[in-house]
Amino acid sequence: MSMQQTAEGMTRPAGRPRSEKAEKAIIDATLDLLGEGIGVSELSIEAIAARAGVGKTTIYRRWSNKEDLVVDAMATLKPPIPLPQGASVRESLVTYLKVIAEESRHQRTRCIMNIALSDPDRHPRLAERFREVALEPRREIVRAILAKGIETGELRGDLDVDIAMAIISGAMMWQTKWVWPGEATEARLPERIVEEALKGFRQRAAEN
Amino acid sequence: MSMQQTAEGMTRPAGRPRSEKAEKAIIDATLDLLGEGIGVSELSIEAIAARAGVGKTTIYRRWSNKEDLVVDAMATLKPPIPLPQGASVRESLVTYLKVIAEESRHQRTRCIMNIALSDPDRHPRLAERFREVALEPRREIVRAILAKGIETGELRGDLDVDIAMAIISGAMMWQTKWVWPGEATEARLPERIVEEALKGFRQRAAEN
DNA sequence: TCGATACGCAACAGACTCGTTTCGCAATGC
DNA sequence: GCATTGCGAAACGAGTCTGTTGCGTATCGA
Repeated sequence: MSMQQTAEGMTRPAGRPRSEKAEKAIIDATLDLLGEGIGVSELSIEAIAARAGVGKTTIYRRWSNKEDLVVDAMATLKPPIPLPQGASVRESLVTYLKVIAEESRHQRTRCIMNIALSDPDRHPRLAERFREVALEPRREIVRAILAKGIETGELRGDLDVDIAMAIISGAMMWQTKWVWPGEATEARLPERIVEEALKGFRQRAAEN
Repeated sequence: MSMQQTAEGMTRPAGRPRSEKAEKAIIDATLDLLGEGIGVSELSIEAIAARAGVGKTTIYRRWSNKEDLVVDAMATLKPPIPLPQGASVRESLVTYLKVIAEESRHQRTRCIMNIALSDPDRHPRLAERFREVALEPRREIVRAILAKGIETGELRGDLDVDIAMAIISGAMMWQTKWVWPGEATEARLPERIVEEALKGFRQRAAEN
């Protein structure tokens, strides 16, 4: 973070302290603009300042470049996805995918996508941040669901977990992003994906 | 296309004809720049003209706006994917995914991705063109492979084909785009994906 | 040869963005 | 009170991009 911490015992620097309100307004404006489909490259400091009702000076005083600002803005986005506690792998995965589907309808998530889709070669730090903040936490959830399923014997022991994760998340993303881009996501999509996927993941002996 | 056709019997307009060489250079420059990670919004006529060794006038004379140019440029990209004629569904799908993996390492394919990833809301015509030129042809190949598999009894008759397509293509894209963004795509990824997917698609009675 | 059109090149005005600086005012500690 | 720092606003020079125009040259049909 670029904010200067006034930790315990630190001598507060003289003069007027920086406005936390301005800080928040700047970050909110940044996320808003990204959420509206503005790419990182087209995102202008001027536009952020105008949207935040803030002077450009106030932004440059805190962040030396645009990327730093966006990195800090992303860090404020918390992934509030709890580990689904479904009774079965099927139930947990469906719950998870439904949360993802719900999320993708909200602005703040779209803005993460816009960041992620920006050329990783040109914004390597943003791409890395995207992995930390958005991608890996969600991957870990799927991994945990699958691991538990293997433990309980519900899933094959020789399951290729990485590929299984890619199938679950990839199928969801493919369908929502490419095949039905505009339309409201079909409600039963999560069930359909998990259904077809599990018929392969599930141990033969168990049932079906 | 914006080129004026000199069809049979059409009176060729007087004066010097437009240079096909310039036309090609412009489109090539456009695709090159897009392939280098330049987004559609940041793509400038100036840069295209400079790269193509052409005056801006020559571009403006043919296309009235940037989107028209990009649409025409995309139309020149042929998807040279033949229908894999593998002996089995597994073999055909693996072949298909290997072609996709190979393609994704080339510039011209990356540029299509960059167009596709540009905000569809802000470039609806480009998004639609992307579907026509790149997405749907590839989807049809997978659909054909799966349909044949169902016909021959290799796949379940009640297979949810749309979801199966999403699983195959989505898993591939997810893994290459998000999980291993920079690294050279793992060679056996297609086999691994098809392996896990088919264990669900394949009819129980058949074998395994 | 002549008119018409296209070519590459250069220049233009207008708009936008950048990152910096200056201004007058506000808030804090000493 | 006074120094120090932050604030919003405005302006700056430099740069880029746009879409248009003028120039001299090249290439076509008549």
